[in-house]
Amino acid sequence: MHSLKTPRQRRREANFERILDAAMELVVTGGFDGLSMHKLAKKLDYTPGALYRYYASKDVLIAALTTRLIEGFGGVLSRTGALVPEDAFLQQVLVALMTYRDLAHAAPNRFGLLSLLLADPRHLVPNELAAASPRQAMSEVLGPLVIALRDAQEAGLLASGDAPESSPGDAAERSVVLFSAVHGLLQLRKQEARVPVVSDLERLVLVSIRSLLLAWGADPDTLRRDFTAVTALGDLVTRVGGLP
Amino acid sequence: MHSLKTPRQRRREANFERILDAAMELVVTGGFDGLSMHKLAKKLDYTPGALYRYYASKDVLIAALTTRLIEGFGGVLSRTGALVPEDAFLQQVLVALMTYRDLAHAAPNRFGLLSLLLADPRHLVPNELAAASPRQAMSEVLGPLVIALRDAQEAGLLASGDAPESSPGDAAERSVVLFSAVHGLLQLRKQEARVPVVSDLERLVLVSIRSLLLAWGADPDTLRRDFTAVTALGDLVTRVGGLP
Amino acid sequence: MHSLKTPRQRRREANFERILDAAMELVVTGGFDGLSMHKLAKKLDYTPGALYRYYASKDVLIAALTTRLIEGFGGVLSRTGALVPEDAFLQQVLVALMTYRDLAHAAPNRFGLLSLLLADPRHLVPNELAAASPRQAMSEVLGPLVIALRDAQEAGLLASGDAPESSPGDAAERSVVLFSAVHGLLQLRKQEARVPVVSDLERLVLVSIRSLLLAWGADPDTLRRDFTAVTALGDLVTRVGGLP
Amino acid sequence: MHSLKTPRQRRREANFERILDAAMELVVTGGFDGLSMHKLAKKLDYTPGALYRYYASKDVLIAALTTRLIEGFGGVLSRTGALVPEDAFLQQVLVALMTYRDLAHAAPNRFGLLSLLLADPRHLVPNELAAASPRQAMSEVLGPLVIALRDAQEAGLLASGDAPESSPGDAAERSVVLFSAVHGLLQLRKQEARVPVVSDLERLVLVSIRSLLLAWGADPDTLRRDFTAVTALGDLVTRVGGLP
DNA sequence: AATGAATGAGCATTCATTCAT
DNA sequence: CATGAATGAATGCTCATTCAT
Repeated sequence: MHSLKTPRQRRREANFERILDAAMELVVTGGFDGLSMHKLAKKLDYTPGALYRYYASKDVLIAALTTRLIEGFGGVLSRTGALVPEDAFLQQVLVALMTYRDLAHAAPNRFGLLSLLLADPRHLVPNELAAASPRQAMSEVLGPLVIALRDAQEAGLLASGDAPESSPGDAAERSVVLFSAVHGLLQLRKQEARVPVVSDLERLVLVSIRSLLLAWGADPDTLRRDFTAVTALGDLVTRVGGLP
Repeated sequence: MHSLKTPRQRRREANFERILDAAMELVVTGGFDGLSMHKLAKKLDYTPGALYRYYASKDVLIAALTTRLIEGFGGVLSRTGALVPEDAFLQQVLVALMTYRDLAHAAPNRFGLLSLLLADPRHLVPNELAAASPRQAMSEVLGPLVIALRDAQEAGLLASGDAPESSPGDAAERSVVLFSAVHGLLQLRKQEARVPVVSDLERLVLVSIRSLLLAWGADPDTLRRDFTAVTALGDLVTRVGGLP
Repeated sequence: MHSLKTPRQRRREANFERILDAAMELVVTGGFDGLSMHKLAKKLDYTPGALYRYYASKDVLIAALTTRLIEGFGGVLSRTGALVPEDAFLQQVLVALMTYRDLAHAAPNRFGLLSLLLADPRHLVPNELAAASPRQAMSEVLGPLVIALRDAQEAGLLASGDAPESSPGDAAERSVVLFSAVHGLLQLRKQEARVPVVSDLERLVLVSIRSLLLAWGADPDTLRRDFTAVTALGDLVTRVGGLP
Repeated sequence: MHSLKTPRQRRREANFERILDAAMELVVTGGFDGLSMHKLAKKLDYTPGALYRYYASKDVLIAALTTRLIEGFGGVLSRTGALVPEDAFLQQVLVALMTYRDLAHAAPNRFGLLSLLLADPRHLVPNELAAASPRQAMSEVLGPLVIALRDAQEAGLLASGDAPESSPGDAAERSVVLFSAVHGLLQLRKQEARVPVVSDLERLVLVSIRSLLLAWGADPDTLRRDFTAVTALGDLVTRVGGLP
């Protein structure tokens, strides 16, 4: 019985990645319209036709691109989660949210892609794949936050949201509220230079998170301590080695 | 002395609008890349060249498109503001935020365009106009909310944010936090059908707003009463006659 | 019996000229491709259609343009001819040739047009008018030179060219030789900056003329004196008031 | 070890030429505005896009066109130079000039292109290439003439031009004068049918050359003999196998 | 596994021209 | 006399994709 992957297969898989790398670069530098099969081929010293051995169409390639993007973000989230004690539940919540912030900083274009993916997947993946990607994105990206919130609630660090019409019934909903608040703010980053009112986005993210957690019953002193602990870690994405 | 506008001029102006309408439809259905002068012309039973009698370039057309969009939203905001007493400051805050929600409902595509405009204006208006539009958008759309927040603070209905690192220093910043929270949530609307976790976006918007205002020192009872008053008005956009 | 031209007619004729003026300006600034009916109309605060009341087509307009151009040159030639005594035949020859040189200097674009007209009238006047214009051009522009040469020959200032295969049989041919030599040189003017060998075009024109006239039997001393007399006049075109 | 050029490469190169041929034809028949990528494609039974695999832009194509043209002329000049003894310097001068004449005869359109290239390179090569092409043209086309003139001067067959203000200081300037005289005349060829005065252009070219060389001190008898020798060769371009 | 040639449709834009008003 | 609306064809160029080799 020989190796599971022949050298040929390994080479092939490496090419899949190489192509994705180059495609990502194109998107990052030239915006989304900057990604064309011709330019991609030229960048790879390929012929346009050759790409079609790997990805049956541009749509398929883009789908792979977004999948990889989301998995990259998911990977970072799971690694930053390990930076604070597993049982420091509020810190886990904060770490997840700060990771979003730092990702938006470290890889604005890829973060923008995530926005686009969430906001209007049609642009990216026109056909039936459109459904799968964002769902995967949401669960991959929100998953750690949901778990941390649930743990925090069960440990009594947050109120349980017993008044159904005025508070999120469960951790999943709270995770959406938190993520949306952060994400909504981070989307304004590009305006920062232009719109003076958006003076200090980083701080507003902190304000937003703190306000929501306080409103949900977090103890002010504990929260302050946890914030200090997490912000002391600095840029979380850098700390775990950055994005692949 | 005859009418100020000749029939010709009226027809011409109507055409300006007709073109904008069709362009909006194209953007809405086909994403932003779906807007091409050729397709637009065909949709209008025109020749491509004919469009250039109305808009000197695609850029100019897109600028007109976004201007119109923003002005439409601004107009609705000022009309919904008149639905509650001028001196009911917290209600004014709530009305502005609910108007965003209802606009996202009533005109999801145009709301999506606003997202895009805020997120990445390059796509829309490549040249020097790019700077003007989003700034205008922000001030037109956030203006009423900023005023209401300031009034509420000065009336003592909200804390003044004295702890600088934990709360927004002024109404402008708070308006950004609130708007972003709502906007971040509303952007997920399209996922609603697909992503089960986003079960009840409308409610999450309310939760988000309530949580933030409570965290900023709003009196729970007053707030509840004001919420009741505003939600009793139903769909605000419909109530003021909808979008033009 | 009333005036031969009604005010209407006068206005109309003035417009013919206004249009030609503007067209000439366009050609002069933007090269030949810079002349379009739309741009011309805009320059004149007209609508494109309005131009067609005056010139039935772009071709007709261009024909009028070249006619006017040639007449302008012809006018200048007849005025510069008056700067030296009518019976100083060699000076008359020199004046005609220097006038070409100065026209190329004063109105390089219009001179270039003349080149184009002589070289390839198809560009300018596609249809049956093509034949008429260059013929007119030649006789209008060469006429004075032919006459001066004939007078000089008859006065014995130049040899009569008795050896038919080695010298021009008549003044007409010699005029073509002289004009072509000057014109061929002046066409290189635009290269002057780029092609170092074409260092001093003005001087080469003088060399060319002097050499030919000497070869045709002009007395060196007389010729030198006449050259001095004519060059002492300075820029001939300016001297007679420039081009209209 | 197989052939240096695969069949594919050969086919590709042939296509490069085919395209240039067709382009030349278009320019020749329709003037310079007659050359459009669409028309060119149609003529070649291609799609417009296909052309861009060979020439990256219209400018590049035109540059190739002019380069080829100039090189063709240069090649002919070097071959006709070999028709007379290397040390018969005046004959070398005459051969170069007669070659111009015969080229204008054999390939009037390509010669016209050269005119255009010298007169106004903007039309042909808009960008930075504009500088290179005409310079190359001048040196490639004038080079042999300059050399022959210098040799003739050094051998005492022509005066050295000691009177600076009345004669060309060096061979380079004399070559420009001679070439311009011939070129200016040949440009009138198209008028020959229409303008009766231009009766016998071929003869005028000879007259022009002879007059200038005589004025520059050539011995009449030697010159006559050399003329006879060169004209006895007949059409020089045909003799060396014509243009490629 | 990859190349190289080509397609066909599309892009934004400009043009000369027509014609009802 | 002139406008203003529109046509229809053309411009240079890019694209995703196919397919024989």
